[in-house]
Amino acid sequence: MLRIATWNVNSIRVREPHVLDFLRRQEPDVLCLQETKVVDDDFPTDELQRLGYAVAMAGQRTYNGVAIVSRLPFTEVRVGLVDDAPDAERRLIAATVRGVRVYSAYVPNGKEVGAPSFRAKLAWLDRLGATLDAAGELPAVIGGDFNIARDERDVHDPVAYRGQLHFHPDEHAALERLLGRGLKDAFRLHEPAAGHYSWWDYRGTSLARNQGLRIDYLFLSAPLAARCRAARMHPEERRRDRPSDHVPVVADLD
DNA sequence: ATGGTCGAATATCGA
Repeated sequence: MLRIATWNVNSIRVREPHVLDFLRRQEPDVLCLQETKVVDDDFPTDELQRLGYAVAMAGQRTYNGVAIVSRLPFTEVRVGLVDDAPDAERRLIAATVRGVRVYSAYVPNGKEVGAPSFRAKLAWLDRLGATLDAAGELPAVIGGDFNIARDERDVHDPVAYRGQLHFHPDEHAALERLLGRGLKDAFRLHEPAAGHYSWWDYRGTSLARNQGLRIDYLFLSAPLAARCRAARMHPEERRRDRPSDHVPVVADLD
């Protein structure tokens, strides 16, 4: 059994107790984190280590920052996209765990449809694809905040959302280009129903009205998809004190 | 069309 999870924690310093509780309760072997928002020297590792987890991290001041937390040994840690500049935003880290290439990805938000950062978001997904291609044939898991809701089931109001940021045809095309490599959406292997979200805006009544988006995913390459026995999200995390605006996604592999 | 709330950093910006 390999239990893998992903979670955009929106500051690991604020969310450290939530992450520790989650690890104690769910005991994932591997947890991909996004938006850690700390430089590596400030990453709080002590309590994680006490629970038996080590951390591979690619931190950054104020924004971004990704990490892989693992209680299994890992090797070949690599930071960034294959063509990233040395000072690129810290949005991707990879490590090999038990023969599986694990990626923690924080896809750019895109800010506004048509803006330069929107085009950079689309390009980032294509560059992630090139990064996967360059890594070779290992079974792969890409966990992360993709900032895209895949289909009508993944937004509370698809008519209103169509063409908006997070639900735009160009974003859908870019995501499907990435997944065309045979990657499967772990959650959708087990749950076909609409209305399961991974993110709710902090503002207004979105949580109370369950007006969220499913934008966080675990994508599995074909050999791992065949081993996926369960997948779920943990919406209860969104109702805790001082929650992240995202909740964890978990998959169990044989 | 705007604002609503967080986090980092301490005025605003990003989400």
